Amino acid sequence: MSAVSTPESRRDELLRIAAGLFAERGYRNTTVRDIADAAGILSGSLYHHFDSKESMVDEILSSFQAELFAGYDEILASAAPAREKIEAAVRLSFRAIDEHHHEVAIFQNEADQLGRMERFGYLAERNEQSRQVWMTLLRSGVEAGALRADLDLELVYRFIRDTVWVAVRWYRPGGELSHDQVAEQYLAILLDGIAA
Amino acid sequence: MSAVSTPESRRDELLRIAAGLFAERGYRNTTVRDIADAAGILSGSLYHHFDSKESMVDEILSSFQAELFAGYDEILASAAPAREKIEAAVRLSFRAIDEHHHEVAIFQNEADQLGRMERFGYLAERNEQSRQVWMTLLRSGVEAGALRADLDLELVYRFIRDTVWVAVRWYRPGGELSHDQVAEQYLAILLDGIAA
DNA sequence: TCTCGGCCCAAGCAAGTGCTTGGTAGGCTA
DNA sequence: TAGCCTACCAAGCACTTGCTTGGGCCGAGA
Repeated sequence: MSAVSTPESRRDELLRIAAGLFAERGYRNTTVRDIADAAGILSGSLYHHFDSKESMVDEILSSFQAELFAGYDEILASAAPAREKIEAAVRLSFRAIDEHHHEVAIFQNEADQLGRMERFGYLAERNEQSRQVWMTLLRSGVEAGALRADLDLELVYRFIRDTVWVAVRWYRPGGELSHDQVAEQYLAILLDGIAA
Repeated sequence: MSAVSTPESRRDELLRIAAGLFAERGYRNTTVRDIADAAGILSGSLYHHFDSKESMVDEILSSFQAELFAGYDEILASAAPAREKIEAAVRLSFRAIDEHHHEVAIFQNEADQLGRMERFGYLAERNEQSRQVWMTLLRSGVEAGALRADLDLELVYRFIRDTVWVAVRWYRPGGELSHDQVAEQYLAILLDGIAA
């Protein structure tokens, strides 16, 4: 995402290290000393770069969300038929899991807790925004005759959202399956079911 | 589950209170003082009933798992056709989310962290056991011609597991939808897909 | 009436937590 | 070469955490 010409600043490097730890052992379960150790400095030195541990997650999550929703907006604005848009949205999510594994994991595991703080109110807003995006896609799918009309779309949305994002728990970038292969299999199940 | 005649002991009551807090705000994020406050006693008094905070979750999770897997065993042992067994397993899971909401939530949110401790090694074992159950069900489904043969069953298992259990995040016992209604909708999607 | 076990309180300890403070070393620039 | 900037260290503060210790109250059985 960052241009090739801009080298990673020390600050960015620390954020990346923090994101890895937050994703692996949880936000609250990661101490500022852990982060400093992993970076090879003392914990106090972190406060030269950041206000607080809280502002680290904040930066990690908010910048990721911004990029993700830019992707959704592109899909919504495209001229593709409803079914293709839904497929694109699913593929986008699995690609995000591949390219921003730490960020997705942190969001999945900590959004509920963090969301209760005023500072992280945007997490709930993004959540609602995602719901709007998907409900729009699903409704146009039904109207276009591409989707069954006998389902509770709210539940369909929840099932899609859950299955897609929770895959971050087992999907490993660089593993056997590419994110595109996973997306194809999931779309096969989601669209046509597993029954013969 | 407990017989009607046996009144809830103080110990059981404390476990129930602890489970509610663990489920709501997470195991590590719940202090022994929180639990004691909710029970109307002082934190030290908890140690009259339990060895440690750790042994509280242990008891909560292990007893729930025992009951759940007894349910799976019944399904496996039944004489029903493959497709009906799969449907029964899905329904069993949603019923567990309804009847043991706290326990399922704790397992979903903390299994990864807790599983790293030797004491909670059984969580990983139960996880593998669940995989065996489902893979058995899915394979007999394919053999019986009830399920499509062109899917990666390992992925199908993961998708089912994820979607079913993660529903604990939004499903609320006593809410608009019953666990059976949710199970029916999910089975409709899973088996026949959302495409028209 | 006495005692004894179930249940709880009052007080506190040791380890760990996020964060602050005053300071240093080295490089860049005017 | 003086002044400033980036990046860090060393030490520690105020608070929270799980858990311990020693004792007190009270109802049931002897």
